[in-house]
Amino acid sequence: MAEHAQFDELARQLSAVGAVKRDLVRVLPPECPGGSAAVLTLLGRHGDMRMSKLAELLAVDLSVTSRHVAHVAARGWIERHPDPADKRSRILRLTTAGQEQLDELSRRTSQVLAERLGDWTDDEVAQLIRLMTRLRSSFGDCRSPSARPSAPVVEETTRTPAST
Amino acid sequence: MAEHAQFDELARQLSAVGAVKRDLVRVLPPECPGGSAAVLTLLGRHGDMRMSKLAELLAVDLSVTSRHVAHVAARGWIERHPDPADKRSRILRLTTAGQEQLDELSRRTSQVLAERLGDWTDDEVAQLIRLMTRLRSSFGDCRSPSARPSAPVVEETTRTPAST
DNA sequence: TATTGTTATACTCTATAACTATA
DNA sequence: TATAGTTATAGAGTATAACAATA
Repeated sequence: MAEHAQFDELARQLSAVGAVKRDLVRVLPPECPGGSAAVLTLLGRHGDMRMSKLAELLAVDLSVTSRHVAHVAARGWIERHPDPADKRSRILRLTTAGQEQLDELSRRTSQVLAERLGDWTDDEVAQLIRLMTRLRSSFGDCRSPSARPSAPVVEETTRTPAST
Repeated sequence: MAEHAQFDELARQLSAVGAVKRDLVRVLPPECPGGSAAVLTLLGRHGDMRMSKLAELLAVDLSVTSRHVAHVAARGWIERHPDPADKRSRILRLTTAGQEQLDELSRRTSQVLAERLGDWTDDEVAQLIRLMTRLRSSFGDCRSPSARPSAPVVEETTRTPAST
């Protein structure tokens, strides 16, 4: 049962890594909280996309995505164009100002990481990135619609809206 | 400048790993949100300790720690004993019920991780744990009181309380 | 009828500041 | 005066549910 202790430890690390993320978020420009930064980053990396696609990449609910997108759109960092193929959809596109904001984000977070990880080798950073990517993939795969078995493992739904 | 892209990617992974953490928190027992689970885990692992020590291990403010501790204490999972050496302090101790709750937490999170990480080797999990531990250490070291230089790197203090 | 997206509501986590009590 | 801890308040992130528009 050595694996059990390993999983306990991994759970602990996952719980604690939030502090690192907070340190990174703290250096973001004003008016640009973490949620906005994530939207800009993903749009810059993957190009124009619909809300639903962005929500999937963010791994949060569409309603959450909608709020983050409204925030960055209100500041002129992205534009929401109608989708000619589906009038319900909106195509998101980074503006020039958004690209500049994204560059600034990148500068700041990279600087912080460069300072903190000064004694890390390129290979170590690459390895951490690889393992975190795989971790997300191992979890994300279970969230696809096809991956829902007929009977859940535990039968508690926990969906009751706080019956206090 | 290959490192720059690497840091960008690491920042992205850090931002996105929250989804994994949320998946893990979702399976926790009722009445035991993530903050409570972290308190129980650290008390179980490191033994009795003071509030300030726990806050340091949690890497959150003492005020946040106080709230989490109040939550678990109200449910009988820990006890707060007066410190004979310093009447301002409180010594936290896991109760029997708290230990049982902790065992249940461990069971549930380990089960989820075992399912999701079924195709991971022990070595891969160990490596991820090692790198995450080092990441936290690389960031945490800068937070010690001695690590504050006379002049900060950038002169923006960002401490102004939102001058909107 | 199902899907895309928005909005209202509620909950968790966090930090800052003011406060009490000890040191 | 400084430190340990509590509480009040505010801000960010998220999920669920109800809704509008379109497929």
